[in-house]
Amino acid sequence: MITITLCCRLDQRRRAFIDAARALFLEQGYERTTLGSIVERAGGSLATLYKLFGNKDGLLEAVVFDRAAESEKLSRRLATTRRSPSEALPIIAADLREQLLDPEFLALTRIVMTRSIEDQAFARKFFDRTATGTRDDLVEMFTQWQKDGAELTASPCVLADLFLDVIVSDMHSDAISHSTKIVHSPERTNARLQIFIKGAGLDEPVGKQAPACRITKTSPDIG
Amino acid sequence: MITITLCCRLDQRRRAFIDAARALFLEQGYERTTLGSIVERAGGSLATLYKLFGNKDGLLEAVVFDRAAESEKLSRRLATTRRSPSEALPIIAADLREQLLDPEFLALTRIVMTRSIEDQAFARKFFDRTATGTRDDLVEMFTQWQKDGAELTASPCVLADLFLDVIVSDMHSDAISHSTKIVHSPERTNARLQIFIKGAGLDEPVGKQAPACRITKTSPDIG
DNA sequence: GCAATCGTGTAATGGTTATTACACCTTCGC
DNA sequence: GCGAAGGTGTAATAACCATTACACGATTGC
Repeated sequence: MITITLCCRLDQRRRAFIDAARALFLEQGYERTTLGSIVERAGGSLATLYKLFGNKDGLLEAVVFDRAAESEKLSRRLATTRRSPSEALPIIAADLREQLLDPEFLALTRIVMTRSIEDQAFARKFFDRTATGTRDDLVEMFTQWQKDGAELTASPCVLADLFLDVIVSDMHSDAISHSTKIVHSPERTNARLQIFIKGAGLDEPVGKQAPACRITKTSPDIG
Repeated sequence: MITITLCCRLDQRRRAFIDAARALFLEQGYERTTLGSIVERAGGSLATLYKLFGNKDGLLEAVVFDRAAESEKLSRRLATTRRSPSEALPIIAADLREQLLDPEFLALTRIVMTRSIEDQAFARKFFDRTATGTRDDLVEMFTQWQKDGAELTASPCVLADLFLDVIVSDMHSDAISHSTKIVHSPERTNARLQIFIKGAGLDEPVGKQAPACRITKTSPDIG
């Protein structure tokens, strides 16, 4: 936790409201959560909540983009070190899965999805700040490999999308059904990934020069 | 449309309620749709609605499983003719996409997903009646190819899941964000599919005997 | 310590909506 | 045509909840 010296009580209240709201939205969904219950959990008062966020929608926006800010950082990790595709992809896959399969992130996704019926702009903003950035970075990465001589079986764009689907699309079955059936084991992910690597033409060093990519992994838990 | 001679007015009312409710749920979502607006569109009265469905949840269940019944049929199309994997898979893919990317089906999925927060059993029932059946059929199909001599790069189970993701996971970005950004062009799907086929080891006739599968396509629009 | 600012607790407001009650109309067997 | 069962339309009930209003207590600069 990063602790910033807060200028006044109001900022602490703000944090408490956002944390409580996130927890309750996660448990009950947006529409079912009452502002009363949020105040009850966070402390403070309804008047303060309205002063800070304007209304319930404003609070949701604050909650969502508070979390999205964290996800933004993730896309910046795809940089710097040079590794071969078959080395790099599993590391990136593990990193992305850790982020994207996070229960809190899933719950927020679900809420944004629901609200998108009424407010498409809101949903687009959310996905621009999370998924789209990551995707762009991946496209760039595949493009680089291509320049380095890899003979890709499809465009970097198609490959980036498919790669994302291969590593996270089973998250959607969870997001959708709250199912606990499908096991997200590392072995299963890896099997899917190997199929992708082979299918993409990235399974062996090819062409004039060994394809490589600039990758850095800052998290200590992998590799 | 199948027209069955209805025994009394009540059954016509039932149909009208379900159709109106489906349309409104699709437009506005479940929680935002009022029973009043459903009666307004369908005709009839609130009293009849309650007699038929008990309450609002009962109506939703009727709407969802009325539609799910159609999807059930789809899984039965994977049968009978023998084709090679690289011939069969594109046909199956097109068939499944047509079903799964249907806007109505997407909207229902979105609603079920939202309600799964409160009622997991409901969501599970929905997915059992739709996705799970299809998946089982696919597993069986890959298993058959394996018996026929195909050297699969992963288990039939892993392949079935991945195949489904390859052909429909981009539907989720739509389902989630109501986005119109991603184009579901046949070319794009095909590119993804080719990667899958190559990665799965299904791109050339291998082994003792040409792998084949029993496939029938009843829809006239493809192939 | 004091007063002005800031935050709190409580309670009213107003609107929405699921659900129920009830008195009227329609249909259909006879 | 008649009457009973089946539908219909309207309006009442009751609860819930976002939002606002207001008077009281806490904090902080001085």
